[in-house]
Amino acid sequence: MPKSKYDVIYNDLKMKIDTNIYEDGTYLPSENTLIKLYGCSRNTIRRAISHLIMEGYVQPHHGKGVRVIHSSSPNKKYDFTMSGIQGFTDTVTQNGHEVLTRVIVFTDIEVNENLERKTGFPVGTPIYYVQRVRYLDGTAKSVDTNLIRKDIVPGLTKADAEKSLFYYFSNSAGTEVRTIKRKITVEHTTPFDEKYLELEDYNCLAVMTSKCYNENGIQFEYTESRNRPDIFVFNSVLTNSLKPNP
Amino acid sequence: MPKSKYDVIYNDLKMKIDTNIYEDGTYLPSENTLIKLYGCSRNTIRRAISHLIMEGYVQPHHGKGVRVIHSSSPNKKYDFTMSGIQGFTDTVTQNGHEVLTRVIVFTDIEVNENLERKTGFPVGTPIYYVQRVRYLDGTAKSVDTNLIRKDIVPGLTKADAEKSLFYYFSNSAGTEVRTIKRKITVEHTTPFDEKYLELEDYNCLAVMTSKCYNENGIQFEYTESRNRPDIFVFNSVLTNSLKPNP
DNA sequence: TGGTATTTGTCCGTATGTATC
DNA sequence: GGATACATACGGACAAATACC
Repeated sequence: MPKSKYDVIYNDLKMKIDTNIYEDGTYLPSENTLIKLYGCSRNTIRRAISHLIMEGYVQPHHGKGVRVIHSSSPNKKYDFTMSGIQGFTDTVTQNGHEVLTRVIVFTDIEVNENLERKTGFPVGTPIYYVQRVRYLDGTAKSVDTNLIRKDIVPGLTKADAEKSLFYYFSNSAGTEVRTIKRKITVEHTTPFDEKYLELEDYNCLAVMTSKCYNENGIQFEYTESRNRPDIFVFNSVLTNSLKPNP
Repeated sequence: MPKSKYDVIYNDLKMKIDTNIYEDGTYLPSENTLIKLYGCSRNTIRRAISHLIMEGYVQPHHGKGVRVIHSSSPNKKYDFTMSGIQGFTDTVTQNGHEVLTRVIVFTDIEVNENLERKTGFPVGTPIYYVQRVRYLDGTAKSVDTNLIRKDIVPGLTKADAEKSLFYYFSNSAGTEVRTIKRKITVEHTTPFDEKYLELEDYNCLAVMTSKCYNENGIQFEYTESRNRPDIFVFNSVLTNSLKPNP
């Protein structure tokens, strides 16, 4: 039950995105247009929009507009969304843990139909195909498969992959990680997993898939991280205390 | 590297919370005090604070102040935090799925030392101890254990537990769910799990624990939800596009 | 019980900076 | 350079919840 003005506007914009009145990939009307449309101040508009930003519905582009990036593809059953803030890999080292990465595969290929379904990249897109084993404080924590759009993040080397890919994205390349969408599931182990991880008697593991979007709203990376169950932890804080501003 | 004024203030406040200069459970200095302290406008202060709100560091109380609720207890290794927005149980029905809940245990007990470690409730606190099997579209999805502080949410009945606990919290009782902290791990199955869930050949499952805080910053609920691996999905969106306000 | 001060919540207006076209 | 659009920051006004006398 929206009461406040910015909440009404927020819900209206959200509805219009969900119903494709504002289509995925297009820009919202400019703030000035929305001011006239809703008859309110600029602050109120920005507050409503910032709420959408936090939820990953839209993405602001300085000097251009606010782009809809809500790929409303509820193809999976039992699929519910939430929002978040912090990064991941960076956080690990920040918390005083040692990360070591071993690259086991580093090639470049083109996206086929199978990969298109998983990644969301169009067929034929040139990508780096990277597989890595990540050690946390000495023990193999996960086997990760990274698929990175070569046309957007060019010049990636095996040496870069041995460090942090995020570091490469933000420092070396011309891209910037703006939005990440993650999904966590539990899956059966495969012989591939067992080869690199000490899974003991676990017959399944935690799978976290990530999609990274850059400042242009373009998804340029897809990651599947298969984690040792006994090490894997994922935290999340939810709040309805306040909408954006306050 | 903080550039903008509100980001500097945000980082300073966060640091002071992390280093216990502003202690857990206390209130931050009022907005007017912070305005003088940082020499800026009220909007800028509020913007910095709203960022902390989103991350679950603090909680605003209309007419009172902004309370620190960041229980900085990094006792667990490999424990990294993120932030979020939407609820859970409500979302399921919103997405057109059928939820059925069967209560298998409904008693009230007092918190012992073992439960204190898990829940965070002090020893001796009277609680409802509820165990439920939750069916999603006909199949047993999870076995949940809910521990609810009786002194804060009194009058809970078995009939309420058969519906949504969230519904009861927000409608019947005098409490309101403001902040939820969730954690996702993967654990071995127990005979208890196998009794109620059709786990096929999975020997582990997805465990999601939740802690609910009310509008006073008091944690009044603890939940352990043990989920069928093949059904469980958890989504999260992260963004550094923008801090709170706009 | 009532009045007043304090504190947060909502909303508005304006100015300036910066990025894009 | 100029126009457009978002980003940051300031200021003021009033409402609502709370605390205290």
